[in-house]
Amino acid sequence: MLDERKATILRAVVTEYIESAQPVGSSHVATAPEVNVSSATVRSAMAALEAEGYLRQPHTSAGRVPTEKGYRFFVDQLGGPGRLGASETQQVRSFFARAHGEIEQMLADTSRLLSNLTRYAAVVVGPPHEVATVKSVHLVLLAPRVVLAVVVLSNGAVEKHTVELDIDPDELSVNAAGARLSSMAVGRSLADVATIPHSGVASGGEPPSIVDQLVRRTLAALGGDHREDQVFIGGTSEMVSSFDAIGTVSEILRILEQQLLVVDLLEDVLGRGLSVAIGRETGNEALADCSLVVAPYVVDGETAGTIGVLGPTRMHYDQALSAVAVVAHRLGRRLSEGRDG
Amino acid sequence: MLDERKATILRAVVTEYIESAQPVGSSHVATAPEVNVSSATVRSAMAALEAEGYLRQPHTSAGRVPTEKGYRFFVDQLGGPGRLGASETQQVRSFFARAHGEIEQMLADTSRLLSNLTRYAAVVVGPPHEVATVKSVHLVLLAPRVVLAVVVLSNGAVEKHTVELDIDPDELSVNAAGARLSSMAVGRSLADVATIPHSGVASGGEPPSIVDQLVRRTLAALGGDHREDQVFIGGTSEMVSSFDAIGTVSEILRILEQQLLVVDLLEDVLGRGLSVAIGRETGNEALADCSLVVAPYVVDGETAGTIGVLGPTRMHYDQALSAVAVVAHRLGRRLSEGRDG
DNA sequence: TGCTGGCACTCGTCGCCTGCGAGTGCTCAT
DNA sequence: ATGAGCACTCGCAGGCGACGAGTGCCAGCA
Repeated sequence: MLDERKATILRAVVTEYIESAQPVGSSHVATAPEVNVSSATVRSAMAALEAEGYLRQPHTSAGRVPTEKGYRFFVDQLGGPGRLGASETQQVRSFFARAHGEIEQMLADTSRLLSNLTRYAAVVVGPPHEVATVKSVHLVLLAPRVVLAVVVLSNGAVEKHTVELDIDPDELSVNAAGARLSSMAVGRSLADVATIPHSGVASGGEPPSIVDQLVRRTLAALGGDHREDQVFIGGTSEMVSSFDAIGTVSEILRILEQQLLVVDLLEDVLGRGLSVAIGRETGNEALADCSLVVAPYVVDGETAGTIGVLGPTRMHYDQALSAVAVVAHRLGRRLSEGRDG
Repeated sequence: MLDERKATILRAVVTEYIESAQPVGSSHVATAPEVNVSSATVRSAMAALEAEGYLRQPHTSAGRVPTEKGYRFFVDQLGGPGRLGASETQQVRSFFARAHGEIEQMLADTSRLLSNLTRYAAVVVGPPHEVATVKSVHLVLLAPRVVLAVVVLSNGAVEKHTVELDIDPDELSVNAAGARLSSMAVGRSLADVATIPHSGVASGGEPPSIVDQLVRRTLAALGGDHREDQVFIGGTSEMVSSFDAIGTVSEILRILEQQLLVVDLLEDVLGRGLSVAIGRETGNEALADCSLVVAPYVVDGETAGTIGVLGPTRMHYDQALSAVAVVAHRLGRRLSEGRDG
């Protein structure tokens, strides 16, 4: 496709543009150490690259700027993620050494770490609750006719669902229903539990007792969506500085505020087998000026969640790739059962 | 302090500047219906207002712009919050009619509502856990040496704390410790529970048993901070459009990312008896171009939390004040025991 | 054949100037 | 005290020219 010289020149243009945010001219490229030809040669190569869609000129007599195709080539030929700098490695290491406590807190802190490392916005999607196994179920009578179902999962997450009833149960019924639910659910995954038919739980042909109703309603509540609040976004203030139009920033923030959309975005990119989505490749018109670097993390051999970094298309791809890769790796290790992360 | 004419003129300047974001000139003010004097008279009044610190001129031959003192006067003479528009009232009403489910979800949605109403960033601080009473305590053995303490509070909130141990407890000890903690904590407030001395819980002079250790460590964990994750911020993308410098936006976002700081900010403003903090009155240099409208909400007769709106100093104060007041009122009612909100 | 130096050309940016107009302060008549 | 009039200030938009960065093309050279 591209001969070695053109590739080198394209690389140089992209690198320089990422640094300077200014259109880069042929003479500037010619001074780069890895380019050993004159500016005239560079010019003709750049003209060819423009014809092939890798570069474009904001206007005549300006330098060239990479297109999405240009960035795509640059990222592809980058190969795997590079190594992280020493101080960054240290930062990650000490973070995971210090990390402790609740899983949500830790994921939130991870998003902060990732944004500190990259200076872009970071997204951390927590493990879906469906796959975790239930450790215990408790029912608590909160108010007349209102019961709170608290489910503790094996990964330390806690789900709760309010269950509203037609009748006012007594303590004993609540405890009995809790015990029954425990025996039904403990050890199984939430997804499994959700498949238990709500109607078939009556103990016999008798009219449904208070306990039956409690059990049924709780199961229905557990079957609801488990995706809420599983996204942690950090470092938006960092990313903002990469743009110059307020309108762009506002649109990007609007996207990030829709957490479900963000989850879908990451999973869609990952589903297409990409680890980097550039501009419109993200699948979202509002992110035309952004790139997204994503990676899954693996807990106990299973893909548990996704982390990612959102920055401008002129992003430091190598740094972002390494940071995301390293953090995903360490996070997965830290969340795996053997707490040796 | 200010005679009626000057007050009217100041009002007109502030109102107009809030609308247009442009320095406003004497002739423009003179055309306002509530001002019945010539532009020359307006000029002399404006000169006086500038001398007294209510207005300032960006440069000679430009119109006047309100100072913080000017906004302050404007807000003070506004009296109480006005009435909300019909469509906004409807929006609030239908929101609280629809609202249901977990308290966190509801507070998050409330912050979204408030930002939709005002087009500024909205902050909702949840009720502190310390004052809620404990409904139940459960201990769950998560992994060897790791126990999760789950506390259900009367307002439907659930706290969890991981407790790490030196030894590996068996099921029975965990249950026994859970029972003991329940009998100690249920019905009391979390603040109360935190005051129980950790050392004095041993049942006798014997060496501390596994159960003792569990109880002690759990109590210690419960005594930790309860402030995490109790802040919900929405609508940052809306607010961004009010500013024109990326740097300003970035600084404001940086503030909003520090959730504890935001809580302190709101409570500090409220503590000074204000419902509006203008520019530096917020106590934060980075918010010099912002104003903060806050209100507490009352649940069951007790001040439970705070909500607020953050926008530019040239904010639509009357709308923001009414929106915050109405939402605070409805939110408090909705969270009060009798679920008739 | 392919690279390079040279050259003419384009065109955006910057500095300068100028005219305009918005807005002011002051004064004087009412 | 008020308002009409007037001189003055000064930011801003528009026009102009110099500058220079960058380009494309061509001819000559390895």
